[in-house]
Amino acid sequence: MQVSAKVDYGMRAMLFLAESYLADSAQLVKGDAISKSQAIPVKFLEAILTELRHAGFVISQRGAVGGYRLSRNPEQISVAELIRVLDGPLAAVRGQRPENVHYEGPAERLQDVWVGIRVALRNVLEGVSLADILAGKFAEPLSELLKAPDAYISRPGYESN
Amino acid sequence: MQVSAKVDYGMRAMLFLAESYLADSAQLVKGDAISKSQAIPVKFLEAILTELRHAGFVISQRGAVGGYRLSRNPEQISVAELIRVLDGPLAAVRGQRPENVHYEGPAERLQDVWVGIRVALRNVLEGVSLADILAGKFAEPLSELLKAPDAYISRPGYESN
DNA sequence: CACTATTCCTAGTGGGTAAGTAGAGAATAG
DNA sequence: CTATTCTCTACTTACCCACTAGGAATAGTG
Repeated sequence: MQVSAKVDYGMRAMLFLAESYLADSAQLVKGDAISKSQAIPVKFLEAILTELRHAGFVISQRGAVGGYRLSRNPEQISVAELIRVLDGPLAAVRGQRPENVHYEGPAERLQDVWVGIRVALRNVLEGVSLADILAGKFAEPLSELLKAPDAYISRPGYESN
Repeated sequence: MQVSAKVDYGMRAMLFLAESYLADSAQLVKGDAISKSQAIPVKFLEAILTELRHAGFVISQRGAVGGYRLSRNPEQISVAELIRVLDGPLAAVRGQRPENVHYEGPAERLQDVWVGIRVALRNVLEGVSLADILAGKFAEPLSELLKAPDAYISRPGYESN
């Protein structure tokens, strides 16, 4: 249940592009500007943006006045889509999709737990767009979750060893 | 968002022990029996069970009539606890807890997304016990999630390349 | 047409870690 | 005292994440 550096960087880069998009949707932003502003290693960022371009979320232009920009409105790009592009499926068990794992005996229904995790993640991440994050205003699934009194507090007790 | 082999094996081993516990709570189960029945590499399983013992979920005994058993009722052991022991925090961003990450500029509220993921996972996984999985009967958060019509179906479209 | 600035592509590298193995040592029962 | 089983330490193997290097392609500028 780790968010990788790739996804973290990718999200931040896309948010940077989204902000620029809202000001001027045709504006091209240089990789170097994203890299410096968000403290992301330049060449790694390039690789990430290229992946996002292949997936159709970003448009790029080379040359002296080149740069990157979003291909569509920030409202129409969800966190779930970006994670899937950069990291693959939202939930997987030993590399397999939850619906493909099969257990014997007492573990038979364990599959339901993994499927449930996937649905839970979908519900949250498919409902949040880049525009939502920029505005800091979230809709139903996520907004309710953040009201949990201990949302921003770690569970105690397992710093063992 | 990967469930590791360690967690997968650990869950299945615990379910096997849970089933035996319901029949006779004092019964010791041999590692070899778990390994064969659930197709888990023996020595790897031993390491996992030792970790679970250190965390207090399992009791073991050596010798000719030795083996492993649960330390308490399967109803009182949640999936969340086991994942935390075997894999660490339910959600982390580049190795950090969600409440500790800090972003600048347009990414400022990205933290809320990661925090939301954690709450979502907690809601599901803290509410499911080994006994629930054995019975195949789940309570509120998970039971509702599994009713989603596409719960057992993958999202299409990102087998790219 | 140079010249410069930028992205694009291929190909790495280093380090960490997950997954699994080996074997001797220690406890327990009969 | 022997057979069985868990315990512990160490090791291996392989993969993959995070990141890097260098040049090729592209586009504007004088």
